[in-house]
Amino acid sequence: MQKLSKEFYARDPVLVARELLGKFLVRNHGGVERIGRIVEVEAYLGPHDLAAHASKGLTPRTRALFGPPGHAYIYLIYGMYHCLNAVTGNGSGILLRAIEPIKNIDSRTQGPGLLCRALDIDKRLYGHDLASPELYIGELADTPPPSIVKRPRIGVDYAKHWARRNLRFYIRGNAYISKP
DNA sequence: TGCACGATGAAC
DNA sequence: TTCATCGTGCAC
Repeated sequence: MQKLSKEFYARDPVLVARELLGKFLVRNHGGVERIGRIVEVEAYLGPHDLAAHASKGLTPRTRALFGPPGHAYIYLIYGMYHCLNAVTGNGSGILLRAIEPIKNIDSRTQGPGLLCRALDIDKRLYGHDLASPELYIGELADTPPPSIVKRPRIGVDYAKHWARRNLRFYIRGNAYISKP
């Protein structure tokens, strides 16, 4: 397993989002290594993207989002679920929405909240480097690119025309997509 | 200092 | 369609 480089993240968020599909999210916690294959993501383009948290500007909450690429932006939603993003620079980031269980995962992972619950991901990992032993994204050599479906993002109807853009990406036909 | 509301998930 | 549950951002 080769960890993704900082340069991988420091690119156009749409490109990074598409290329994160098929990569592996690895979580080491409590002496257990859990691995999931990323099958669904959403791109949030930065402060000008009305659906993005970055559109609120630099606040204590969004600090990591405006930090260096390749780190984790994690937030609590609806008072009960954590969501994990990979920062791609300048306030942009990729929301990881679903993973396919590969190793040591026995609970559901279809949706950003469930994904974080299954991997014990919470605010303790806020701003964490995504190339660290505790939490990282890696790839296997010679993996062919998956067939990708584009759809509008989920739960951002308030964001005017930004709600209609196809910034949600998932692996065609995968059984672990959160919503069709 | 208070308050409306989510980048959700589950039940009904 | 309704509800659980709380940090955040903004109004007052």
